[in-house]
Amino acid sequence: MGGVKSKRVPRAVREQQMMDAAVLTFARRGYRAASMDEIAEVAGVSKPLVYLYLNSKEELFTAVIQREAAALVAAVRGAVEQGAAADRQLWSGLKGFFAHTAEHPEGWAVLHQQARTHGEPFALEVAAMRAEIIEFVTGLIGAAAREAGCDESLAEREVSGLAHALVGSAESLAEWANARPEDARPSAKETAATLMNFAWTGLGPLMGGERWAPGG
Amino acid sequence: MGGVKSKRVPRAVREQQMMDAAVLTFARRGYRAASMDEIAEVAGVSKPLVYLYLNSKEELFTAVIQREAAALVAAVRGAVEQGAAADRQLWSGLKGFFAHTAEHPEGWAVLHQQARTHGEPFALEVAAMRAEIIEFVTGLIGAAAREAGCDESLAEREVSGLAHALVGSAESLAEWANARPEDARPSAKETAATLMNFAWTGLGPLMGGERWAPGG
Amino acid sequence: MGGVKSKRVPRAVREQQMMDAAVLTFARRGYRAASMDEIAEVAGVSKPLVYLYLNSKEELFTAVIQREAAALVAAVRGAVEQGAAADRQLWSGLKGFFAHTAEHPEGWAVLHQQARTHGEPFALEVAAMRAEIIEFVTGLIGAAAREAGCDESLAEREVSGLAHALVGSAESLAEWANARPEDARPSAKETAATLMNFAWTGLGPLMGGERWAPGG
Amino acid sequence: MGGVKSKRVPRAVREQQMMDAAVLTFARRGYRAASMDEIAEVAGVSKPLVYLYLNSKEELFTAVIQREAAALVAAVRGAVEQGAAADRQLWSGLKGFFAHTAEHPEGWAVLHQQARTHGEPFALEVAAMRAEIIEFVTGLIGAAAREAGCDESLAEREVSGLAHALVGSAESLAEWANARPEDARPSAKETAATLMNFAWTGLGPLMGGERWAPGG
DNA sequence: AATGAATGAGCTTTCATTCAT
DNA sequence: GATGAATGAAAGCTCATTCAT
Repeated sequence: MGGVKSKRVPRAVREQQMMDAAVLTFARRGYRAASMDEIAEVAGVSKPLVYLYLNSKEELFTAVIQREAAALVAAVRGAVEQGAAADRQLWSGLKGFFAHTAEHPEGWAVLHQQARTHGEPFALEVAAMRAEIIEFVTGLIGAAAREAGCDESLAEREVSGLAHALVGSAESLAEWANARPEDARPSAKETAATLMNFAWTGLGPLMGGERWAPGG
Repeated sequence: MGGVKSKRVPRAVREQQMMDAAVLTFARRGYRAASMDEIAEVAGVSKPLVYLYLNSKEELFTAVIQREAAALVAAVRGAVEQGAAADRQLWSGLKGFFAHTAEHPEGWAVLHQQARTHGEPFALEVAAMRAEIIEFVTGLIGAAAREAGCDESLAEREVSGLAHALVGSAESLAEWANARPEDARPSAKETAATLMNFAWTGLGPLMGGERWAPGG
Repeated sequence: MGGVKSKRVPRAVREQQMMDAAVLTFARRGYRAASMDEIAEVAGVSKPLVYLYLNSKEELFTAVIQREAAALVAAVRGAVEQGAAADRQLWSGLKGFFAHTAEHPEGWAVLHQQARTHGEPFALEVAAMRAEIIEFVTGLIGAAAREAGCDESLAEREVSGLAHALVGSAESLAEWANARPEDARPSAKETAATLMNFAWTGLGPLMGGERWAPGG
Repeated sequence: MGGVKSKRVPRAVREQQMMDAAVLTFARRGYRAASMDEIAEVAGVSKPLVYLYLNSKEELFTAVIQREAAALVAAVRGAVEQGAAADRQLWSGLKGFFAHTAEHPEGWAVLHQQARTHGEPFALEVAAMRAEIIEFVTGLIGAAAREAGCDESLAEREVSGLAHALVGSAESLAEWANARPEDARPSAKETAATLMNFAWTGLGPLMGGERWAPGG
C-alpha cells in the first residue's frame, strides 16, 4: 500500500494523506491496535515524518476526530432546507447525515465507535460535535411545538431527552446501515424515511395506518 | 478494589471475582488498554491464576461478554408483562432494560462500547444477544399491528428497520443516561417514558399534545 | 493420557511411573520445553506429588538419566560373550547396544540428545556412562592387539582415539536407525553388521572384497 | 562481550553481529535457555532491534543454522582435492571438516547439538546440509569401489549405511575433540588421521600392523 | 498417600517515540 | 522535506515451585 511514491510533497497535502491513512487504519484496527508503523506505511511515508507533522498518536487521533467531525457537521448543515417547516428541515438534515455516513464509513466508524470508547479527551471531542447537532435538533423540536401552537407544553428537560433519543436512533441506524452487506444496504433516503416514520409519526399512529410524508 | 485478602477460594467463586474485575477494568480502560496485570490486581489475585482459570485475554473477554449478555437478556425477559397489550409489554421490557443498564453500567459499557468495537469474534457475541431482543421487539410490533387491525400494511423489511431503530434508540438512551452526572440522571421509569413517548406516540402527534400513557 | 486412575500406589512404583512419563516427555519436547505440568499429567498424578518424590525438575532429569544410563550399560554388559575373541565380544556387545536403543528409543534420545546438550551437570552424568563403555572397548582393542601379537605398536593415545571413534560411530548409527521410518528400519543385527564391516574391516579392504564375518 | 559501542551501523553489518552473538549464546545456553535479552546484550544492541531485523527467536535460530551450515559445507568443499584418488579426497575433506569445526566450535555446537534436538523445522535444516555431505561421501565410496574394480559388490543400501557410519563417526570425533581441554586437543590433521585409520584401514587389519597413509 | 489453590520470576514480543543525517 | 537506525517501557503469557489441607 501507500500507492505511488510521491516525493517532496507540500506539508498541507502530506498531512491530509496521513490523516486519510489514519482514518482508515483506526477504523480497521481500532485506536489502540492501530500502530503508527501501519499508519505511516499506509500513508506511504516514513514514521518520523508522521511525528514531525502530527506530533504523537494522541494528537493524530484528535486531529482526525476534529476533521471528521467538522466534515460531518458541515454535511448536515449544508443539507438542511433552511426556512422550511420543522419536519422538512429534519427530513433534509437526516438525508444529509445518512448520505455522509454512507459515503465516509471509516470516518463515521472512527467518530461513532472509536472516539467515544477510548478515553475522555477523545470522547469530549465527539461530545462537542454531538452537542452542536443536538442543539440544532432541539431548536427544531421547539419550532415544531410553536408551529403546532402548544406553548409551554414541553418541558426543557423533556425536549432534551427527545433530542437525544432522535439523534441516538439516527446514529444507530447509520451504523446498522453501514454494517449491512452492500447489496442489502438501504439508500440514505430510505434510511431517513424509516427514521421519520418511526420518530415523527410514532409507532402507535403508524399501526393505525398513518404515515409521515414529505409535505409541500 | 482487591478488597479483603481471601485466600484459598474455590475455583467457581474466584472465576466470578475475576470476571467482575474484568468487567470493571474493560469498562474503565477499553479492551486493549486494560492490562491483565490490572485485572488481576483488581481481582485481588496473581496474574497466573487468571490465566489458569480463564486461559487468555480473549477468552476472558468472551466469557465476560457472554455473562453480561445473558444477564441483560434475562433482566429484560423477566421484566416483560407477558400477555399484556403490545405497548404495555414494550413499556415493561424497556423499564427492565433501563433498570438493568443503570444498575450495571460497567457491564453495559462493555457490551455496548467495547464488545462491538474490537473485532468480529466479540461483535458477533453481542450481535447474537441483540438478535434475540430484536426478534422480541419485532414480534411486539407485529402484535401491535394485528391489534390495530392493519393486516399487510407493514412490509417485513419495514418492520425490521423499525425494530432496529427502536432498539438502537433504547441503547443510545441507556448510554446517555449512564453518562449523565449522578444528580441529573433520570430514573429507569423516566427514561422508558421518554422513549415510549418518542417512539410510540411520535414527535408529530406529540407536538399536537398527545401523550402515550401506560393504559389499563 | 495418564491411563487408568490407580490411587494409593506405593512410592517405589509411583516413582517409576513418573520417570517413565518424564522419559517420554523429555524425549518428545526436549528438556527445557517439557513442563512439569505435562509430565505430571502423563504420569497420571498431581504436580505436587512429583515434587514430593523427585524434588525438582533438575533432580528428576538427573534421576532419569541415571536410570536410563544404567539400563543401557546393563544391556550391553549382559550381551557380551565373555571370554570369546575380541571381535566376537565387540560384535555381541554391539548387537546388545543396538537392540536396547531400538527397544528404548525415548530413553536413548534422552541420553544422546537431551542430556548432553543441556548443561554440564547432565552432560557429566552421560560422560560417566560413556567412560564405562569406552573403557570396555579400549580393553577389547588392547586384547585384539595382543591376539594379533602386535605389542607396543599402538600408543595409548591412539587407542583412545580409536575407541572414541568406534563408540561415536555406534551412537550415530543408533540415532540414525531410530530416526528411519519404521518399515525401513534395520534390525539390531543388521546395524551391528554394518558397523563391524565399517570399523573392523575398514573401507579400504572392504573395497577389495574383504568382509568381516562372525567367526567360530 | 558487547564490545565497543558502535552506533549507527548499517543493517547488514548489524545483522551479522547479531547472528554472531546468537551463535555464541545458543551454543553456551542451548536454544531454549538462551534468552533474546542475552543475545541482544552480547550483540551490544537493544532487544527491539534484534526483532526488527530478525523477526523472532525461531527465525533468528533458523538464520543462524543456515549461515553456519553453509559455511561448513563451503569449508569442506573447498578443502577437497578434486580429481585425486578417493581416499585422498576423503582425507582432504576430513581435514577441512575438522579444521572448520575446530575453528568454529560454537557454530558446530549449534549445528550438531542444538539444531538437531529442538524440533523438526530446525532439524530439517541440518538434515539438508547433512544430505549434501552424505551424498558426497557416497560418491567417494562408489568411486573407491570402482577404483578397486569391485563392481556390483556393494549394494546401494550397504553404501548408504557405510556413508552414515563414516559421517557419524566424523561428527562424533569433532564433538569429542572440541570437548577436550585445550592442551590435550588433537589437531585437525591428527583427528583426520585417526579417522582414516579407523574407517579406511579398519580395526582388524590395523591390529595386524597395517596403516593408512596419505599416498602419492 | 495425594491434591486444589496460588504465585514470583522470567520469557517473547510489540509499540510509541527519538536521534543523526 | 525526509529517513534509516535505534530504544525504554510495557504487555501477554508460561513455568517451576510451594502452601494448606
